[in-house]
Amino acid sequence: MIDLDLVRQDPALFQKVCGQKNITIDIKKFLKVDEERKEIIKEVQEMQTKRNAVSKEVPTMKGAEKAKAIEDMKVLGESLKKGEEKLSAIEIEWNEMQLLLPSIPLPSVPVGKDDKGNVECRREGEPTTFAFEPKDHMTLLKMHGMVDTERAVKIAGARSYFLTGKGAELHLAILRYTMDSLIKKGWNLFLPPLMASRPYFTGTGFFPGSEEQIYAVGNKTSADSPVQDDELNLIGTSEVSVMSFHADETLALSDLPRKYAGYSTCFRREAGTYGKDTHGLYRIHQFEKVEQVVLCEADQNKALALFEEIRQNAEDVLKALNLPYRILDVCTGDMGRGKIFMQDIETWMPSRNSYGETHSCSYLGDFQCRRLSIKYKDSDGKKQFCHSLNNTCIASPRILIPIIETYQNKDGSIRIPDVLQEYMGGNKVIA
RNA sequence: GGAAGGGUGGCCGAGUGGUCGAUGGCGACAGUCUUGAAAACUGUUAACCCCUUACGGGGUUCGAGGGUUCGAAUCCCUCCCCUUCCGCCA
Repeated sequence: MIDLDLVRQDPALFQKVCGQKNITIDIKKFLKVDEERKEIIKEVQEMQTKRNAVSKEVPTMKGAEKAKAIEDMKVLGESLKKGEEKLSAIEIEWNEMQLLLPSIPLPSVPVGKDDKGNVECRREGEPTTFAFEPKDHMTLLKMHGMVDTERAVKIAGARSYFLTGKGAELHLAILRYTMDSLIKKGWNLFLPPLMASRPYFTGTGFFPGSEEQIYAVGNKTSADSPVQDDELNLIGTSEVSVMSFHADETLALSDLPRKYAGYSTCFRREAGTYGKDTHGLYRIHQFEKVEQVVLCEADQNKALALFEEIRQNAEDVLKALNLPYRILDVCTGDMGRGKIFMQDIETWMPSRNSYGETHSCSYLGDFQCRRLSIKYKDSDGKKQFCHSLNNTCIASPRILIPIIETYQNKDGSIRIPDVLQEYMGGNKVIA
């Protein structure tokens, strides 16, 4: 949870940030509930103190004195029970509100309403030009039997796909290349659970808020339904399970930073995107991603250096593939509740005649680590919450769009990027 | 899925209704001794919440949730997880 002392000290700041991040919460109301909660805790504790004191003496009492004490405690027990009920009711309300509180973005973050407020800060490479009429990725993929969406849609519904033949090979090649490059840099490769229970979606900050984007496992519609409801959810990114790896742990300072490369399938419902990006492999329900997850000490400068590092790792892959891209500073309205600094990488996609988002790099301060209770002991032996960062290193098949479209020849054959050839049986071209 | 046994503090492990937040051991930390270290001895050693400038005080927590009781680690119910054996299966 957010450090509530900060909220109590400067409620106006939090209210302002809620506005900037498009979060609806009345901070004043929350603080009122917070006060009320404290009040009830005090009442309950006073009763508990009394009960504990008397209970300690009861065994030493005898006769009428003992009978009276027990009688008194019965009465006290009743009021205590009522107090506890009142407390648990307000705890629920308090907790629901508390989970909605945002983290405070760094001063450099642009203020904006939505993705239109993002600010381009750098371009690498020039958008590709063609001496012929280029084809879009779906045309090329189908031409070479690399994808089949019709049959996939029949089987699994809209936004589904089969990768077939060279399409499957190329997809795995780019993922393998990326994983190997991170391993060479000393990263620890994780194959995490693809399902996780609610507390970890809450801990990483996806819940509450993103429930409609997340698949639930099981779909028990009635009590006698034979379908089991397992109360698990499919992860939309390995960040959920990899960040949760150290939940409730206290790490040694000497063990920080931790650098984990989570490789997983990612599942997304894409609710509310009907009709948006329906063509091709841009917006789909499942994909594979190599995600960098970093835990570090609570030092903003060190964290920002790591931010540069993980963004650079992603840029290194794009540069090795010779793909033009740009970096955007993501604005407050597009960055999410817990993030305090965020940049997107958009890669040039010829068929869209624009840059399309392929990577997302985030610094969350202690937001996730507070929720997940991931701590370390600092040099004074004091417990601190870690800071966390994450960044896409590669996500496929989306990245196949710029690769295939950029590497196409006039006759529709596709050159295989140099660095991927060793993962494609040494072949240089898909013809 | 069936059968049995378990889940206690950083770890091991004792504890079956009342001065138990919990004996003991290990580990860790501090001190004594030592040129230094080890050994030995002595002491300290949980988290979270509330009140407090602080000193300090109080509360909660023995897998989770409910119940019985004046009082629960201990009794009852439900659930989760782990171990072993059997069955099934990639």
